[in-house]
Amino acid sequence: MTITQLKYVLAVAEHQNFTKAAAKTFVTQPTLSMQIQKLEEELEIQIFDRSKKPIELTGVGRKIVEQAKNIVNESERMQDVVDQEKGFIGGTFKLGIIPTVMPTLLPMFLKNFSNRYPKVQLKIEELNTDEIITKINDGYLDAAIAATPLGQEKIKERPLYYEPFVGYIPENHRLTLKDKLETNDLDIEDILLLEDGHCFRDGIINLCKTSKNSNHDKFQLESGSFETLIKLSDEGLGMTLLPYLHTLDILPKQAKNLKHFKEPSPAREVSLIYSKSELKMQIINALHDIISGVIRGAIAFQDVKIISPTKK
Amino acid sequence: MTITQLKYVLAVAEHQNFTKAAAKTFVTQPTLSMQIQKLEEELEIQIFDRSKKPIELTGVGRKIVEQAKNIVNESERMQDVVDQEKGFIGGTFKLGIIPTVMPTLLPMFLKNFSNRYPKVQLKIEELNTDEIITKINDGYLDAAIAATPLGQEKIKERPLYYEPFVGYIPENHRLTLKDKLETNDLDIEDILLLEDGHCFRDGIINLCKTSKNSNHDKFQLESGSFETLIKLSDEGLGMTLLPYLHTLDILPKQAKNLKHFKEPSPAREVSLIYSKSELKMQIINALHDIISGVIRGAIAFQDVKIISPTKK
DNA sequence: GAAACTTGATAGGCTTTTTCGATACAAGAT
DNA sequence: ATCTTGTATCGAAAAAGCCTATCAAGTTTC
Repeated sequence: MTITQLKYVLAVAEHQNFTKAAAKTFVTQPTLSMQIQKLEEELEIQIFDRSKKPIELTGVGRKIVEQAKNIVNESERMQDVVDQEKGFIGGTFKLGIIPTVMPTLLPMFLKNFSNRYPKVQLKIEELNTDEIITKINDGYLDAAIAATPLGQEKIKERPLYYEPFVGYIPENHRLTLKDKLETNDLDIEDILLLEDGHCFRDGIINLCKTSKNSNHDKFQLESGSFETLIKLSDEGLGMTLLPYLHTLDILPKQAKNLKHFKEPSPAREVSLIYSKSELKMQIINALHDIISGVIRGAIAFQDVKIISPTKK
Repeated sequence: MTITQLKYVLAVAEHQNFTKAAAKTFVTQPTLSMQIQKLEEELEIQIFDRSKKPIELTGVGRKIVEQAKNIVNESERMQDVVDQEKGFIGGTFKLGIIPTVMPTLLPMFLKNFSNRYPKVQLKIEELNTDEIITKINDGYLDAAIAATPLGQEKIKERPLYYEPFVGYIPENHRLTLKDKLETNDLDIEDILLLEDGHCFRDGIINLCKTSKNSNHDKFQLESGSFETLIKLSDEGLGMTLLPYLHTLDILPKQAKNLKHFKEPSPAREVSLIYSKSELKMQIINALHDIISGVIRGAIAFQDVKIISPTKK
């Protein structure tokens, strides 16, 4: 049994297709076929069920793939050990970011990070929370930025900052005359939220639930971007809630509709999350440092509403 | 990087000698030299410091060896996965047993186990507790039987039975006339114990400490076997304590000097212990089942003084 | 202090393994 | 029936792994 063979198995298991897996692993398909057959012979057990149309894992196959992931993970960590020793920070790194954080946070740290760690090739993908959890667990992502806590067994969370919510109250709304919002003012029937799967919505729902204990079934409208949400709100369809950083580049004529919460303001925790296997920790640490740094900078420059956990 | 190379590294690290490591891994010394050089080239780092007289690991070398152990362990677990699937219980298995348990417990289960699991080649070694801990941690032993709790971070303990202590009170001893012993009767100055390193002694010391809070510095005598201990005791050098199972095959003329404790009798916990990496769990489970079984049998047949944890 | 011994590195050659390209084969889809 | 899609097989070439023999450097022995 070789590490190479295990990587081949993982590739085939992932793509459910020898030919595609071969392309991904930069070998020819016959090579894959033979090596996997050899492994199956050595273990004296079938890993794949080739009779199924898209090729499938057998029962043991699934367990073998799990174990193969462990072995390959551990073997990749060998390079980490060496890199750490040399103080070398580099290689490719896949980072997932949830949609409601991506446009505000990414511009703040990306250039900074690339300059500081030019040998790291960051590959960033916008993914929602569910996708992120899945892809961290099967090793596709090295880390991600998401709203926490997630309560995931295999995932570690390192808070980056606490971002307060700001109300967007259209004209002629029942709350228009209030100076500051309070959690108790919120009525789930009256708030426009983002579509399902966006963790931002989950955050709000919890907020409303704890304040008024209403049920989820009666949301009036859902949408995919805050711009749309604001426009719908302007149309008189209800108020909405925006994460603080999103309110910084809003149109002036809309900015007047923003209404902050009384302290303590409801907020979401945004964290850097990664698998407990702790691969590529040097890069994860580097990311955390850079992002914490720019967030602290942004806080000083803009406002004190965002709380950096490292500032406590 | 291959698993084979990592095994070579581990062998050299263990023996601090290429030639010996080569013999252990069943290859020639040049093969080892070359493969390790190849790995060092690939990682671009020195693993061994060949200038030192007995060859030594470099700083990173130690970390690399640690990681190599992880990888090799995980890779060996692949066979476990397959074996488990097939219901196959076999292979070689190294079991350590502490000296004060070996002669009484081993005969009780060994034949039984070999018959039930003929494909397992048990290699049993008598080792004291310290040696066992070390050798479980570096993977030399697959499991061991020892007095617990050990409080070891990386070791799991699964209790097999609770063995009460029985006093051996020679003639004309101050306790000769007592019918049953009590913990408070024990005086550390007056008890013959086994030599240092035997966990049995640790057990007793704790016993005495809790009962009378005496210090350790004044033991009068120490020795290596219970037979010797009994003879010394007969010579009037003090009482001694024996684990219950050892009292079953004592000479008749000495058996009259045995004195049991009042319930609850002080006892030692004897456990099957193994690394948290949980390699070869099928065999460990099999061992636990067999030993628990014979212990339950022995209890029913002989006495109720031994408590089986699985009986609770 | 020279010869013998230890012990790891190196060289050359043989064997096995891995890989590739070409091709055969099987099963659905058209 | 033919085409398409996808895996297995074959033979040759390349690569890797291992062995024997030998070298080199440091130690020990007498």
